Amino acid sequence: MPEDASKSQGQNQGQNQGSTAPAGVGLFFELFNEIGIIEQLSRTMAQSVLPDGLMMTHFSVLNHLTRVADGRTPLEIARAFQVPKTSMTHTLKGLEAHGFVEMRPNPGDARSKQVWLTDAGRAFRAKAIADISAAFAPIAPMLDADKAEEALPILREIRQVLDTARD
Amino acid sequence: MPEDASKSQGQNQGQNQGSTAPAGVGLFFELFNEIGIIEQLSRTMAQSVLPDGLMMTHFSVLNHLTRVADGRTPLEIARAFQVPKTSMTHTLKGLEAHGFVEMRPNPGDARSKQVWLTDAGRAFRAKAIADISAAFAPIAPMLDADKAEEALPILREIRQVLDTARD
DNA sequence: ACCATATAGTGCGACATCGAACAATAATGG
DNA sequence: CCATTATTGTTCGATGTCGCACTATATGGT
Repeated sequence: MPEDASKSQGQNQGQNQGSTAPAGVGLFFELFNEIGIIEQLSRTMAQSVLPDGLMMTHFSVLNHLTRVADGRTPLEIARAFQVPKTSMTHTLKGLEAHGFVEMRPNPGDARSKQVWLTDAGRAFRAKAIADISAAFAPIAPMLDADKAEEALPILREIRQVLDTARD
Repeated sequence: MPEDASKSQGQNQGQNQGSTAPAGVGLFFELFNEIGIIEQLSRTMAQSVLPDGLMMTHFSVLNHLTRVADGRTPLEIARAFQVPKTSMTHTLKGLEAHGFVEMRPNPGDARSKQVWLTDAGRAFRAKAIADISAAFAPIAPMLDADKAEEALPILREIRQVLDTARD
């Protein structure tokens, strides 16, 4: 859980005292704090416009299947989102219950399955994009697109490092 | 839930089609995706070295109380972390059960309380910082501190915009 | 003083998350 | 071929998150 660093951007002392911590740990503490708060706020904001019973996770999976490709396996999807496979099982069960995806056996591997979008799933995704965009519309003008563009590759790099370090 | 944008950094089409979405919505979709994954990975990594029954939230609150000041009210802490106050009630209950904080009545407002650190709480925080730092030590050299320093103020600004838009 | 409204914190219920253990199937190696 | 090990997906249980409703107290207007 992230804390509001703006309230405590003091001298930042005492974080490395008496340890062999590498330089920069405090910096990444702060960075992860900010990231955590933004994640929290953006997720809450987006979810508030999704219909009842639908999470951000559901939308994100539909979006992924649309943008990448149909027919992914549950494990592939779980890896794409960096969540445990049990969490993805749960999410997919919800999507299936809503009729937004269809689970088919995976030809070529009887252990596995494939996740296919339905027409209802595609329709829901389109509507969700519109709704979420509308929710962010009032604040989008306040956000500096150039800066966001600048931060994006940095974040990508950080993610990749964390990802590979996950073993 | 964030998806792995590295697997789908294509032409990003179809996000604004047929809507009045402002320019840049797609950009922020991507940004929030990356942020979500980083939050997920860093939280999981940090929690894995915390003792059983202790969450990242617990550590973060202790850290906040140490860095800002003792005697904050639960609501102040909830606001600092941008979480609902019910979540903070739960977290504080856990901290109190572990003997890491002490809840006292708030002189001057009988509705309110104050949260005070105990010696055990301070000791736990110190150990947690050492443990988390150690967990991140192997990957810290792979992270570019200059870039992180560059991204931090941008993220702060984004957070502030989201925060004020929350009403 | 009184009443309406706002605010602090909590109880509760619904539900998401995720680790552990498991069953089914695949892959590997002898 | 068989045995061992790895992998996919699920079930189950424990627990965190958070919206709703509620109580207690404060505050502001008349």
